Amino acid sequence: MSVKCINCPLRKSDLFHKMSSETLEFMQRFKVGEMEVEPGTPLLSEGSNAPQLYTALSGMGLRYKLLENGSRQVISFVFPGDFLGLQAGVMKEMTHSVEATTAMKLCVFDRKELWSLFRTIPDRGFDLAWLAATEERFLGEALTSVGQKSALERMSWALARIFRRLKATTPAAGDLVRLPYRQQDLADALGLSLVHTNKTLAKLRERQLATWSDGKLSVPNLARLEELALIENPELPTRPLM
Amino acid sequence: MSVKCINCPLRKSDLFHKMSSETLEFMQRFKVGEMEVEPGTPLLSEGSNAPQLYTALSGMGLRYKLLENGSRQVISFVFPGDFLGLQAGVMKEMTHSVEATTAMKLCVFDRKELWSLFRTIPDRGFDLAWLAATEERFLGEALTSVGQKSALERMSWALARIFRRLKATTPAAGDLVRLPYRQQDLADALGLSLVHTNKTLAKLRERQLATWSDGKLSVPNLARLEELALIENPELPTRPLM
DNA sequence: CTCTTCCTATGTCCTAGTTTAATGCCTGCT
DNA sequence: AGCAGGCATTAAACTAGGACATAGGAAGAG
Repeated sequence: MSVKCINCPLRKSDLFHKMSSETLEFMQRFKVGEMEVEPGTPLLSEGSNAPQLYTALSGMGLRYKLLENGSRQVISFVFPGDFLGLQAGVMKEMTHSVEATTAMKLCVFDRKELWSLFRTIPDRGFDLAWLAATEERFLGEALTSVGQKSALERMSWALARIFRRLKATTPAAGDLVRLPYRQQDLADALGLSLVHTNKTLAKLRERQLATWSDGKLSVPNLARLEELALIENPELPTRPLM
Repeated sequence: MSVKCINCPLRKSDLFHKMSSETLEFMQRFKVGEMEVEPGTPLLSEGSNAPQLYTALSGMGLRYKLLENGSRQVISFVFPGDFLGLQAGVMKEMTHSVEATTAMKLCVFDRKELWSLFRTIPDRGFDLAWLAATEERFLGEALTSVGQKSALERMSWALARIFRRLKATTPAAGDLVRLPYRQQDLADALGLSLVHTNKTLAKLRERQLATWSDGKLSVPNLARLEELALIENPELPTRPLM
């Protein structure tokens, strides 16, 4: 049975600051359905122009870009609540690919119909702007981390960001969260080699700042980790009421 | 005398794909005025929440983030036609700073009033989405360059991108464009040291792919430069008519 | 149970890129 | 003219991080 947008726990979370019921009812109308995918399923691919947009309901994935030389840049990690495929709806094509790393449940919207939402409820242009600003903020931070920080600082940054984000959408868990990524994924996200990623994780472990093992991340002292990561503004951005 | 939006050559350029006169007339109403600034003037700063938004009419600048350890990441270069300060309008505060590197002429809009534009002309949510997607595309590409490419590839990438962008808004110039940046700015954009930036520029010069000197960039063979830069999609995104 | 495959772990060596520092070249100031 | 400050350039010494090699554990296949 399909979840109604108005009841969707994701959109009620602090992160999205309780979207107006007006918007939620409207989204409901254009919801095409739900979709479950296996781990490893490609959801969107660079250069494509899929007619559908998704929001992640559960499970995780990653966004990445491939280069001709074979290397891969992981752009960001995908968590429940994330919106996928907006690019394809606006530009001719996606500029990165998205892939599930666990089984995922997705909410599917028809792109063309969704545009009419933004036409019909003008205020919703604000939701779009917020989404954009959030994305820009994150990418700017990632760029700064990869461009200016040491391996240890970068790794701390990534783990701290992932940890906070997961705790915001996954209610349970103490200082331990489940993380369906390989060290290679982390390496590709941070611009490090797999080997060096491993060594850096070892360093964090022996300093007791973060432990990554068996698809589980444990952060006993988030504040210290964020300090090491040179994170100036640790709180996640939440959508204001405008 | 203040330029009317409807006559603004920037918004008529291919890059922005001739915005509708409807939008332009509307923007005109909320234009507060124009502003000229000296080289070196800070326009927006990280953490601030200025009540005004700008579009660059002429001149250039750069967006950057500072870290506690003193290093600086240049996020992007600002050229005529760019929109500045959207973040502050949506989130509580700017996550990067913007500074003029030449004398600049700016068009000033009141943030609150501009929002009402998006409320009143619903379709304009699309402009916003396009702006966002363009930004996301660029930042993703920058991240991929800094994360995965060699110094020579990164430098080629930056110069090729800058060159194309400038030729799109600056009508004149053959294979030569004016570039008011220091090598340190390039270094901070690409995550390289100043010295290595200089060496890399020398390499490009001796290969006759690009010459940077005295605030002028010359690219005799853009296609070869873009090939070296591993750029898969050289054309700049232009706003579709939706 | 063994073979295989995928991932994590660690050590050694080496290169791309950093740091520091010295030199020279403009441009503006007095 | 003479000096000062900002920027480009080059060289030399150093180091963070990469490449390669190798090994170990977990999980599935037969």
